[in-house]
Amino acid sequence: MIRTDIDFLEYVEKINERHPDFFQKEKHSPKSIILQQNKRYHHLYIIKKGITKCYLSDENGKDFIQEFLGEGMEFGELEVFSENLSYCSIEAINHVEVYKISYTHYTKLLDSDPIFNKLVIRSMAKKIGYKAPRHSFQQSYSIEANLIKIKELCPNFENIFSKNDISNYLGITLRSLNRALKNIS
Amino acid sequence: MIRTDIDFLEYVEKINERHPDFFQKEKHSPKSIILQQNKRYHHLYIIKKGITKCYLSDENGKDFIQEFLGEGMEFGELEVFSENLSYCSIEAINHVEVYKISYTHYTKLLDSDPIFNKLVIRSMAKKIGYKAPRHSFQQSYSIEANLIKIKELCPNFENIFSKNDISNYLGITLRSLNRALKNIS
DNA sequence: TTTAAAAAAGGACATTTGTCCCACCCCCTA
DNA sequence: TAGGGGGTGGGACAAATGTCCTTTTTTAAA
Repeated sequence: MIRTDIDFLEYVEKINERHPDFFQKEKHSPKSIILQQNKRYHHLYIIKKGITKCYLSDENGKDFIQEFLGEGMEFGELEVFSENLSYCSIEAINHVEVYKISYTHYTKLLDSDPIFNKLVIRSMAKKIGYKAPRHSFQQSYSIEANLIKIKELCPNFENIFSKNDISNYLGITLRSLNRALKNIS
Repeated sequence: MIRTDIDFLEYVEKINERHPDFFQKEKHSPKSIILQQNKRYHHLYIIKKGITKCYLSDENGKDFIQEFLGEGMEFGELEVFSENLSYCSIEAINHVEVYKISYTHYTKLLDSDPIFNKLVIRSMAKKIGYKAPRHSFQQSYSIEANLIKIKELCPNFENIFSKNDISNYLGITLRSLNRALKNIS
């Protein structure tokens, strides 16, 4: 449930040693918003440390959490190719360190570094392949079954995430989450 | 709601003229299964013509339709990078023509043809960027609102898709779909 | 230390959605 | 021509989930 991509992170750090001008390190404190939905950016991020939530807000103020991103996950990269505004918001859950890179440098790397290129494609393939089974499971099975699965993937999830985040992740109300938690305990 | 990628298709056809050995043309009749979940393949497809449904089946036999794929959409490409079994099944809805290409040729193109590489990345970015808002909307809004949206995107959807496909696309039962259809008419 | 705000927990009721039926129609085939 | 299967449509009831509200605890700020 917390996505990571260590291979990618390691390669980014390797590049960072050769080209210290490509990446800037940044630190973000818990609850700070690193990237905001519907804004235009000229850079993207790779997570070095910490956990973030990636979510969409609709006009009613409801949040839909897509995924939790951990080490080695990139975000803000989709907009490099589509020239759209940011699809979603990214918020730090705990203390987060990121590598920031401009679109220019990023595309330069994509074009000139075959290993980087392959790692980016692989990371995108993983993002696509991960979502479908999750949403399928979420729609087909009970809330209880989903919670049990989360517990397997992340035994102490209740200490890491707020109840609100978990209900937004599952696309249910807080009330329903509480009921389900009682049923499985 | 029916995804397409014309730029990609056009470029594939351009390559096909130069390298007629890379792609094989295939025809599939309605309801035939082109790619089956949990099987291992050594090739992937790009749709030249027609509409397919991309769906996951769970152990209870319930289908979850991820998206409907039209011209220029590729499928089976994720497994090139992850070495996994097929994530989902692809079934022809009407008469479908596809380009089939082996993993070997595909990776060769990715490595040697920068335009092809860029188009593949772009197509993946679109797949990622498309799913999140859809699932977000689906979870936050009523079935009626979802149907109205589908109607906007595809006015004669009732003639193209079976009721069953639409309910599986929305992750609801046929019964609920019928109720909602009555409410919005 | 005090106070306000956020998070957590759950009762009571309303609404939505699912489950289980049955019925009808159309097409195909034995 | 009879019968089966798939698609469609909907009634009746059950179950799941949401809405609204209140209370308590925790956290953060003044």
